Order: sequence, then C-alpha cells, then structure tokens
Amino acid sequence: MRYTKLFLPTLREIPADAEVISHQLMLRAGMLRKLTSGIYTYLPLGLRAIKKVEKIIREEMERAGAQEVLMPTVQPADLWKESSRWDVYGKELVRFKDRHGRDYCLGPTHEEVITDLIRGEVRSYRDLPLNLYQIQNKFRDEIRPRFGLMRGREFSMKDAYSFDADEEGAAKSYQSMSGAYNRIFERCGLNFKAVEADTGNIGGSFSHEFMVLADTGEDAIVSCVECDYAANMEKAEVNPDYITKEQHETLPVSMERVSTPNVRTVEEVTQFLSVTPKQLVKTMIFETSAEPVAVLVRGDHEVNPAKVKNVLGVETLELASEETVLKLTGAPAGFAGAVGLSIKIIADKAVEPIKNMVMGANEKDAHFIGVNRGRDFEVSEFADLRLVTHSDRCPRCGKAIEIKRGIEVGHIFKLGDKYSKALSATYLDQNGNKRYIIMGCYGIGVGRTVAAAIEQNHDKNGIIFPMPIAPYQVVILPLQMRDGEVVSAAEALYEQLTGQGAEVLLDDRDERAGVKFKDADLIGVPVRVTIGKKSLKEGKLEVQFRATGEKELVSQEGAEKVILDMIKRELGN
RNA sequence: CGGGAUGUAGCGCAGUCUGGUAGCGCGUACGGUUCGGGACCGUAAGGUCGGAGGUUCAAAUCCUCUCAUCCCGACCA
Repeated sequence: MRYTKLFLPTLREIPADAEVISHQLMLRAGMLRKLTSGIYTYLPLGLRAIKKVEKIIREEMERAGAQEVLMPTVQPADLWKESSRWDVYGKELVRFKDRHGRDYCLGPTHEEVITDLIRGEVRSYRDLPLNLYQIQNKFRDEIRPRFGLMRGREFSMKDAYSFDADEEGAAKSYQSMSGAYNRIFERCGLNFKAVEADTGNIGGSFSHEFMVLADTGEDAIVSCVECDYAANMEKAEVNPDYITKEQHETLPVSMERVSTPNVRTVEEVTQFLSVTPKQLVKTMIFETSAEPVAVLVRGDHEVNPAKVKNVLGVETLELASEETVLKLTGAPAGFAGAVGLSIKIIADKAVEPIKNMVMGANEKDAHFIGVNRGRDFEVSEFADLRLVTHSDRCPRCGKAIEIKRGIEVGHIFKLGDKYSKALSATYLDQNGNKRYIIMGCYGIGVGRTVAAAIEQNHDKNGIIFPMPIAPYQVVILPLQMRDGEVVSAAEALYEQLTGQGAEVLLDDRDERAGVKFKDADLIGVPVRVTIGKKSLKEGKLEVQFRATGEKELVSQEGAEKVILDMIKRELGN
C-alpha cells in the first residue's frame, strides 16, 4: 500500500478525551475514531490489526475443532424470557420494540440464540460434541464506557459455544478451548495469565479469565508467588489459616453504648475510640432478589459481593440505599450494627473469633463496645465473604500472594445445563433416554485484545506492534522523493517484498525525513527500511527493527532476504 | 445513577472572573527557500463560541434550562 493512497489520519497531539495510552495511540495512529460514547469506527489501520487478531482466532478455533457461524444482532425477547435473563440482565441489555410492538434486544451475548438453534437440530448423542463460534458485534449498554476499545458499548467479540453429551465431554471441550486461548494470546504477542474467575451474569459452574497484565487494567488479579494459583479478585479465596492465627484470647466484657457524634467510617471510629480496625466489625446492609441481609466483616476487611451473592444463592445483590438502611436499622448509614437487628445476618469467617467487638448501635451517633456474638447477637452463617488483601496467603500452598492489575481479554465458562435446561435442549443417549446437553461458552474481546497489545507494547514514540498483529509488516521510507534513484530503489523493493507476500507500506509522500520517521514510529510497523541517497550511493539500505531499535545496513540486493527472514522469525515467535 | 470537570476553527488551547471588533500554535491551500528525526519565510481559507431561552444599548463572557464528552465512584455504613 502506498501511503499517499491510504486513509491514515495521524495526529500530532494527544486528543483531550483519551486517558489511557492505548486509546491515545489508537487515535493518534489513525486506527480509530469515536462516533459517540463507547462506539467507534475502525479506520483502515485499526481494522487491519483487528482482522489480524480475528485470523489468529479463526485458525486456532478451527484447529480446536470449532466451526464458524454468524448469528443475528437482534434477538427476540421471548428467548430471553425463556432463559429468564430478560428480567435478570438489567440495563446493559438494550431493549426495543418493532413496529408491531413486539419486544427485542440487541444481543450482548448469544447463549439463548445458539441454544435455540441447537435444540432444534440436535437429536442424538451421535450429533455431539459440537462447538460453534462466531465473530460478531455485541451491544452492551455499559454504565460507564471508557478507555476507548477497553470498554466500549458496541464491540467485536468472538464467542464460541460447546455442546457435549456429558460432564466428561464438557470438561474436554473446556480444556480444548483453554488450550486454544493460550495459543491465541501467545500468538498475539501478549504477556497474559489465565485466572480462576466468578461466573457472574453468564452463569455456570466454573470459569477462567485470560488477563493481560497491565497497570491500566480494570480488574485486580491475585496470584501466588510460588505455585500456579491465580484468580480474579472477586473469586480469590481466603486462606483459612489466616483466621486461626488471628484468634482473640481475651475474656468477654459487658456491652456498653458509647456516644460517637458524627463518627461513621472505620477510620473515624477506630481513631475516636482508640481501637484497632481488627476489633471493629462493619455491618453492611444489602438488598437482594430475596430478603435483605446484613453482612459482617472485620473493620480492616472489605466485603466481596460476589461471594455474598454465591453464598446466599440470590440472583441480584445491591448495597442498600440510605433510606433502606434507615428503615431496617433505625439509624442513618454509618451506625449499623448486628445487635438487635431483625434481618438475616451472615458474617465473614474472620469475624467469628473476635471478642469484645466494636460496632454500630443502630442509632444515630452511637456505637457499642464490648459486643460478643452469642450473647449480644446471633449469626446465621459464617463463610468466606471478603476480598483478599496483600497480607493474605495463597489458599493452595500458603505462600505469599501478589495482587496485580489485568485486562480481561478472554473468558471461558463451563455452563453445565443451565441454558439447555431453561430452553429444553436435549438429546437421546445410547439407551434412548432424554438428557440435557452440557454446554460451555468462550469469549474473546477482539478490539480489546488489540488495545491490550498496544497497552503492553509501546514506547514514547508510539506503538510497537508484535509482528503477528501488525497492520503492516514493513514500512519503506524513501527519504528523497525528488531523487529518481531513491524512488526507483524504493519502488523496486516494494514490488519485490509485496510479490513475496509481505505486507508493505511505502511512504511515498513528499515529506521531510523527520515526518516520515515520526509517523512510522507512531503507527508501529515492526520493520522499517530507510532509503536515503547517501547510503544508496554505496548500494546500501538501512533496515531497522522497531521493537529493539537495532539497525543494519544491508546491500540493495540482500535487503529482500534480510527483511523476509525478519518477518518469518517474528511470525514464528 | 451520585460526585467532579470540560464544551471556542480539523487537533491542542487562550479569551469568560471584570460584557464592548473572536485570538494563538499545529494542521490545511498557494508561492518561495530547505531536505536523514515533526524545517523556515510570506499569503490565504477556515468559527452557529455545544443548544435553547433570558438580562442588557451590547453576551463566548452574566442568569436559567438543556445536550454532549471525559474522569472518579457506584461495596467500606
């Protein structure tokens, strides 16, 4: 491709509304333009990078035995009512009516549609296993779209769905997808980690997230420094040993009400009463799809709503509003406590051994001290309900853990029979018995993968594309467009390389050298060939590798081979 | 949805407090000099000052409403 023909509007300055580096660079490198919040147009360069990722995905999916289909964006409400997600999915699901007043939604995911397809077609165990995937635009009306392609509302996603006769087969499918995902992200040149994750809205029994390590990531991930345990913050288990070491040996004292005017937060209370946060018990009131519940955690811990949700087995869980807190506890927020509370109370395990706790008195400007469980209040269940902290130990091997940030680029779920049951997707087994199909689902954020790659591969001059996903593999810079020899040398090399299947961008603009260098660096083409009249006099060209900055003067005749070898080497990884 | 900020030329910004001819840099077009890391000189084009209403002789500027975008939060009581 000739630069003068390419629609590649690069920007010298950083657009004001881009915060993270990948977003800034994608805008500056002319890959992307915003239409409206969370919705983007891909320009030629951006699309090429996305298509590269798609190609890798397709190759690995096919290799793992999955077949490509394409499902519609618009989906009928009936299906969603059948799976009962019409009511559960919430506001992320964009709903609308057609001219006849029938309800529809824009697909945020496709479990319903694919299951509907399969239940109509699959009859026998002989039809299984089956794995179908698509690469298609999803629409999710995110609360807060941000960071460009990191969290958009409309975005390209690869979603695959596996159908198996039994758990064993499903586990195999899951493993196979896990392997494919590892290969995909490796081939994209990413530094990533597969972590255990909560199943959330999609449902199912267990799942893993593929996280690209980056400080700008929206997710926190916990991993062991020693063994291979790694989990999403939401999912990460607390090592139970931690609790026994924190046993309190003191004898119970009598409970006392103390006045704490305008003292609400953990910090304020501990300071005001001169106690440690470990002595304090926080009482958080949640509203759920069932009854409201009070959750107790130690003052220096934080509630993990995902765990609470799982323990209670409820479909929705939200922190209660100020009014609800007032109604249920009789006190404004900041003074809730377990004593005298009439709603269900569950507590984190770390609360169990605490003697003489400090907690809110369910009365404005008052707390209780010397509170003891059993005597002053009862807890209906103890469970692991909190977020892990830096001082926790690995739940598997007990060694230290570290907490890092990551970008979720892929997520795989073992769904079990959740959707096949809801939508009656069954097959007949060898004995003629009707059984539910066991499902799995597997997603990759395509645009997000590109953004994550940029987040991980850039320098102050711009993007450094890994070869496998680079929009162009080579950029040729003839420095003097008025010099016939320079131009014909550039044209010749361009023809040679293109003829060999290399993806080459020829910067044929009549620009000064500096401008060409800057743009080449910005758009991150891995291999740069500089053709200037000085070195050309000696029959030499300069080949530079963007990632390392290594330069090499090569003869005009030898250039083609050197460049092709470089591409091959980088693609091979 | 709660909190904060910002909307002025394609991009980045000043001007708003204290009302009085709408500016600067980059980019763009044309001419010239330059030519291996975002050149220089000259000329020119380009703006409903986000929108609506109001106050005023006069509004980018003051007031009211509204829309949009970005950031933080939406679990720490």
